[in-house]
Amino acid sequence: MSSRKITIEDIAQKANVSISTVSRVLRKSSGVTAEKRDAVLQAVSALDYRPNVFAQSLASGQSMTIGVITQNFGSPFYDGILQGILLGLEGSEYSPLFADGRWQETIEQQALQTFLDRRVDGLIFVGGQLPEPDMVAVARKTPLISVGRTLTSLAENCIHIDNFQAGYDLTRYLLDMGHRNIAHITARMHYQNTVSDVAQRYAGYARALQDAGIMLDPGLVVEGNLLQQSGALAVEMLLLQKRPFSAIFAANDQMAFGARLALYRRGLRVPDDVSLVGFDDEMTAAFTIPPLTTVRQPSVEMGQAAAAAVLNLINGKPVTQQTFPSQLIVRESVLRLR
Amino acid sequence: MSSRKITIEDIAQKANVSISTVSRVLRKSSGVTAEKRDAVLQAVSALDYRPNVFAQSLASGQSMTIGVITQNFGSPFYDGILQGILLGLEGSEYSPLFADGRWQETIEQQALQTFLDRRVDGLIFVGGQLPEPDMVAVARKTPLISVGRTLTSLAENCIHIDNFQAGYDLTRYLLDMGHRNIAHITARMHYQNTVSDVAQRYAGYARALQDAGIMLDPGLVVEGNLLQQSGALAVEMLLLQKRPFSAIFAANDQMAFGARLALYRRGLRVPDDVSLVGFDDEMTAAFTIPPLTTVRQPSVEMGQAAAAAVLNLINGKPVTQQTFPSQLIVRESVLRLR
DNA sequence: CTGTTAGCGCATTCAT
DNA sequence: ATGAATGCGCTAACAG
Repeated sequence: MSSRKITIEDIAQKANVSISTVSRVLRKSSGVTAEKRDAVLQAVSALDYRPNVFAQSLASGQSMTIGVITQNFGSPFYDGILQGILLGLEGSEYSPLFADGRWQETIEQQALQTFLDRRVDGLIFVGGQLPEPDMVAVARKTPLISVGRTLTSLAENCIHIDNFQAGYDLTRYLLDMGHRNIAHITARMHYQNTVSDVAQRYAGYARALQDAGIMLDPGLVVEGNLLQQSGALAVEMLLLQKRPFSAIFAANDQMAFGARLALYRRGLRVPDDVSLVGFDDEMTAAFTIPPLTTVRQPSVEMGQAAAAAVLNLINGKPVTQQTFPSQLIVRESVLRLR
Repeated sequence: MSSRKITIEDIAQKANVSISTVSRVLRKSSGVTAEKRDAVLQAVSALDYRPNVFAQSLASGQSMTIGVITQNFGSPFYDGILQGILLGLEGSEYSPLFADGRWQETIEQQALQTFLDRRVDGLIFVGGQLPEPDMVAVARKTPLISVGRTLTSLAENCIHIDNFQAGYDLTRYLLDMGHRNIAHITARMHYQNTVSDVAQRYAGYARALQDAGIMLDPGLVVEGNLLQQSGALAVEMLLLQKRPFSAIFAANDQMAFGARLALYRRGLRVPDDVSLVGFDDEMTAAFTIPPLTTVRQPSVEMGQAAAAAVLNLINGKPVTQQTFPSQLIVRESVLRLR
C-alpha cells in the first residue's frame, strides 16, 4: 500500500490554491472564483479525495451526525420509523448513527454514552426506557426528539399518534360490530413518571366502553409485556377467569399473534368464536390467518417528522409537539355479531 | 452552560502530571507509577472526563469502531445476528456502528462509503448486494467479514450454515413424512458471480429428491423474491400449473407466510391439504397458524463469530471459513401421509 | 476573494 | 518513569 492518504493539502497543490480555499469550496462557504472552484473540484475527483471526518469534527466542533437509538432492530413497526428517519435526513448534511437499546436500560444507557462521546449533533429516541429526568438532562445539552414515547416534561420534543383516540376508535369499531364483552391485553402502563402509549390505548378502550354504557370488567383486562409470548399467556389467564368475551383487543400486534396461537391451541376459532384486533399493523399482520384487524401508525411519516424536527432544533428553530393520525385497518379477524 | 468541555489537560493539572502521563494511563500503555496512575484515575472520575474520540482517532489513526452493514433492521433473523455481533464485541475496545442497506445497492454503497469515511477498523456485512469485486477491493483495505452471504473469492471471510445440507435435510424430512410431490419456492439464485444461499437450499432439495429416486418436476419450482407477497404469488402460480403437490418448501419463512395466506384464500388447509415448511425460524414462525416447521440458523452464534473474526483480522490473525450447524425445527405445519 | 496562521484534543516520539 | 514537543487533517479567524 504505497498510496498515502491524500489530504486537503494534496488538493491545494494540484489546484494551485491554498488549503483554505479548498476548504471553502468544500464547505460551500464564502465566495470563491468559479475558476478556482472548478480547479479544486477537479482535483478532488481526480484524486478521489475524501475529507477526514475526524479532523473536520475536531476543528469544527460538529460531528454532522445524528444518533438514533431504537429498542428493537427486529421490529417491523420501528423499522418503518427508521426508514422515515433515513428519508428525512436525506439531503441534509447530517448522517445518522444507529444503535439498538435492546429494551435493556443499561444497553440503552451505553448507546447514549457512545453517541455523546461521538458528539452527535442531535438525538432521536425511538421508544426507550431511560428515566425521564435523564432524558431531560440530555435534552438540555443536545437536541433531542422522541418518537413513540411521550415524555410529559418534553412534550414539544415528542412525535406520536393520538393513542387515546386510536384505542377509542378501535373499541368503538368492536362495539359497532355488536361486541359487548371485549377483553383487553395491555402492558405495564407507567414507567417512572412517563405515561406510556399503551396506557393511552387502554384509556381510550375504557372511555369507549363507558360512552357505550358498558361497565368495564376489570377481569377482562390482563397485562402482558408487549411480546408475543405474553399474548398467549394473557389469553390463558382470560380463559381461566371463566368470564365470557367475544372479542380481544391487544395493545400491539405481537401480543395479538400470541393470543391467536393460544386461542388456536384451545380450539377457539378466529373470528368465529373470538374476534381479535391488534395495534401497529406490523408487516405480518396482513399475512396471519385470518389477516388481523389493527391500527396503522404512519411510521415512515413519523420518522421523517422526527428527522425534520431534530434538524430544526439543531438550527435553533423551535419545535412543536406533533400528533399524527392513525388509521384503522379492517381485515378479517373480527366477526359481526347477530 | 458555563462548563467548558474538560480535556486531558484539565486532568493533567488536577492530577499534577503531564498530559502524556494522563494519556498513558488511559491507554494503559507503558508503566506509570501506581501513585500517579491513581491520581489520574481519580481526577478522571472526579471531573467526569470523557476523551474526545475525534482527537483520539485523528492522532492515532484508529477509530476503534467496526461498521456493520445489514440489509433489513426489521427482520428478526438478521436481528439475531446483530445481537450476536453486539455480544461478540462486548469487552473488546471496539464499538459497532450500524447502517441499513435496505436491500438497495445504492444505499448499501452509501453506507459503506460513510463507514470508510469514518475510518472504521473493520466491516461486517450481514447479507448484501454489492458486487463481489467491490467487496474484494474493500477487503484489501479493511478487514471484512460476511455473514449470510457466501463470497466465493473471499471464502475465509464468510460465516454461514451449510445451506445445501439444510435444504437436503428439510426435503428429506418431507420425504420421510410420505410426501412425493414437493413444490419449492426459491428466489433469484445468482447475483453477479455470487451463488446465493437460497441456491444452495435449492441444490439440497434437488439432491434429496434425486437420492430418493424422484424426478424433479421443474413445474413445481417457482421463483419469488424472498418477501411475503411473492410467496403468495408463487402459490397462485403453482395452483395454475394444475400439477399435484402435497407439500411446499419455501426458501425462507417470509415466503412461507405469504404461501400460507394464498392457500387459506384458496380454501386449502395447512397441513391437512398441503404441508408447508419454511427456512430461518423467524420469531413469528412459532406463532403462525399452524406453527411452521422450519430451519433455525444459529444467528446469535454466527454474529458472535463474525465479531470475533473481524477482531482477529484487525489483529493480523488469520481467519478460516466457518460453517455452522443448522437445526430442523419440527412444528405442526407438516402432515404425515397415510 | 484568497493565503497565512493558530488551534481543535490527543497520541507519540524524543529527551531527560 | 515522565515531561516537552510535534503533528494528525481540517476549520476558522485573521490579514491582506
